[in-house]
Amino acid sequence: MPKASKREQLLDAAKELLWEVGYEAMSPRDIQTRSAARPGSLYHHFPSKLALAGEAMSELAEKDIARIQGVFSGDAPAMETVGRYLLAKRDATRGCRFGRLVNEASIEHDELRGPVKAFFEAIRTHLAGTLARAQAEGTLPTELDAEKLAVTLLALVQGGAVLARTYKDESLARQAMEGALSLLAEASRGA
Amino acid sequence: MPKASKREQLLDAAKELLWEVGYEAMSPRDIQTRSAARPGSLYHHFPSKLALAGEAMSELAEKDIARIQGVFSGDAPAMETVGRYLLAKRDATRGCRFGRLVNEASIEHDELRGPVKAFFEAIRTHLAGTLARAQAEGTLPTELDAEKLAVTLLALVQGGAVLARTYKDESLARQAMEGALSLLAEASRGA
DNA sequence: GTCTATAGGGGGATAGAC
DNA sequence: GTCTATCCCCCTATAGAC
Repeated sequence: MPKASKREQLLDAAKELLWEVGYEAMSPRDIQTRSAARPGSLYHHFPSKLALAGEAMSELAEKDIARIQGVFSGDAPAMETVGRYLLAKRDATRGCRFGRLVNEASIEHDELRGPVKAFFEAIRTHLAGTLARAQAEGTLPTELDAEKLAVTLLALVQGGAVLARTYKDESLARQAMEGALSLLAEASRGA
Repeated sequence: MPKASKREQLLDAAKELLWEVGYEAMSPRDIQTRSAARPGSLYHHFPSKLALAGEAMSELAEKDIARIQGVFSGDAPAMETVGRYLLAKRDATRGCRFGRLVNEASIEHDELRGPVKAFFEAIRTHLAGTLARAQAEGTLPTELDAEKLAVTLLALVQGGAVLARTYKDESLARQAMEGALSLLAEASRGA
């Protein structure tokens, strides 16, 4: 494995800081300190802080989308997979590393919005497909709209992160998920 | 009605800016410009930007909590009230004015966290009470945990705001709510 | 109670040597 | 490709006149 270039070190530092403090609060100086790089290096490799952050977010999204692919693959019953996704371990008291950025002013820039949307889209698609499969398996009433329900569950996970961060308490997110799962279980009795 | 004092003008400006850009991105200069006040006035009436924002948030929460009280009062069937709350008109593409602050570093300070928690608590309590009433009315299965379900719906509204802001599209929030309502309707058939 | 003036520090970025 | 040195602007806050 080749020695990490300054470029990679800068990207790694940006990824860490984006998760820890977000975009606006991450200054080029912070990035430089953490990557042991100097202003010249940052602006040699990237035209701006935004460009660096955009590339960092893009790589983070790509990696997380691949990870989530794993959660939704396999041949477990569809509703079991949905449950596994909703109850997956998350560092929820820190929020969602993608959802966190949504309220920053700079989400206006596609460099940041793009990766966030890509992340959400991947989850929504997986959920919609899995819920449709549940309907085929007879564990979810076919009167329900799988696409809409996928948006509901995606929103739920994001909202759970908001509550967990607000209360500094993971259990708020867990309660939100469990409430939804009990509702899904109840509805499935009519399938 | 007495002429607005600089103090009130400063609070009003802070309220507007907290909604438009959030806390960190709202500079004392912005507040001063919008309220036609000068640095001296701001720091005469408030010890810091944080104290001003805290008081502004506190007043905003108080007002919104009173408004929401209205949504949950009246003698409509409980599940109808829940639907009314979930589908209430929101400026969702801008996010939730309370949930928005949760990801800022300064949420660490109780001046900001307090009002946000108070807002969430008020909604959670109203939802839990209304869902319990639905169970008494026979429109929600008693096996479900009304308290947990209240957290679920609170999270859902927050998540809907995150999605709507991400996609600059209110319909994402609406889909999330409709999905949840269809699930509640389905579950209620077993009540 | 409101004003003018200003301070100290950090923000994002650039120039140019090596 | 990485470094040192530096720029200009805005951030939050303070001092003290009116």
